[in-house]
Amino acid sequence: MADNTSGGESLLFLTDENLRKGIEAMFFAYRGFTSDPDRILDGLDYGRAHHRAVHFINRSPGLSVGHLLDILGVTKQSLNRVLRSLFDDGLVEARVGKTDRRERRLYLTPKGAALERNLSDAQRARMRAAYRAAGPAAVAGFRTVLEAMMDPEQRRQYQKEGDT
Amino acid sequence: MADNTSGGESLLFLTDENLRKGIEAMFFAYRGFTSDPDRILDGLDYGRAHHRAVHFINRSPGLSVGHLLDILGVTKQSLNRVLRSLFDDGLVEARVGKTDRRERRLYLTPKGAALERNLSDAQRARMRAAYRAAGPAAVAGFRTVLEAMMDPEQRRQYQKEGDT
DNA sequence: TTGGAATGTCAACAAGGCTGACGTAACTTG
DNA sequence: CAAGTTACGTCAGCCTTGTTGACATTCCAA
Repeated sequence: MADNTSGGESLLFLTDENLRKGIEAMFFAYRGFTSDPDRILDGLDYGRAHHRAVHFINRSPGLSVGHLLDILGVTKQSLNRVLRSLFDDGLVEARVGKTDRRERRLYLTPKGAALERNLSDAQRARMRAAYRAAGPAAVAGFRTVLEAMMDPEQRRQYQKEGDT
Repeated sequence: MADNTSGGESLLFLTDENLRKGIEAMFFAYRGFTSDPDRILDGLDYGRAHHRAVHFINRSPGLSVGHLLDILGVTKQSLNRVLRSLFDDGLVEARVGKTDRRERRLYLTPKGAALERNLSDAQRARMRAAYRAAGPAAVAGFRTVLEAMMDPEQRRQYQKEGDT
């Protein structure tokens, strides 16, 4: 997008020291990013893995198990353990696919949607506070850098849903 | 820092939809962020926890175990398991503190420094590519938002070392 | 001299990754 | 229609990295 090499712009923002700061910023910020939902999950019998599953099922109701596997990048055995507990507790529901009856389409139940809202409210609150403090220009840069940091495959997953 | 509420600026960047995109961007980007070192570590007998320890020992040679515990936010038992293997393999060395002889000051050995460089080179390469693609303005925004996302305690740790 | 701080260590456990192997239903193709 | 492939589930076992609890040692400081 931005072409920093034009016009003799300084490349001082690419020093190793600056990159190290960026690396540590990712580390510390990610901790903050996950801490609020983690705290909520702690009380219940769920973990971060459940949060992720519920998040993406909420984002794309009716997505298949295979697609969710692609998004999460884990093995089916690992995901299955999580999904099973979500089924058992009535948070997620699987319906047989219409066109391909081998597929299980995943949906949140009202109870699952309530948990999802609970978790994402907490996470959004922190994100909103950070966005508000940083301002719209910083937020745009934030998104740009994060996108550039993704693997191409992950970026595709990310961009699949409507970009604002 | 930035005051987005002045001058009747639009708050459209604070919609739930935008916040959701930011949340997913963090998720996908963090995966990319850790993937290169993880691949290297995979061959060896170490994991991400070892990487973190080595990173912060390199950043602040001579830091104490207690301080490292604060930074990493894990239990001493968990850290100790990691440190022990690093000692055993001759990557990290502990010297008794000069003023307070209870403290163990941690240092990388040449071998440990070599691993650190190997890992951080990989991580920096990705970071550098992302920075370069995004440009300096985006990078500034990136850092601003991440900082605002940290817990105050984490932000203090982050800012302790010289900011560029 | 005594309490508390810094550290190490043993044991046990949990979450959430992984691999490998196997089974079944359903779609697809020759 | 038969054979192969795909989508999914499941059993078993392993690893890393986190947790708690308990206890020992060493040393600083009041």
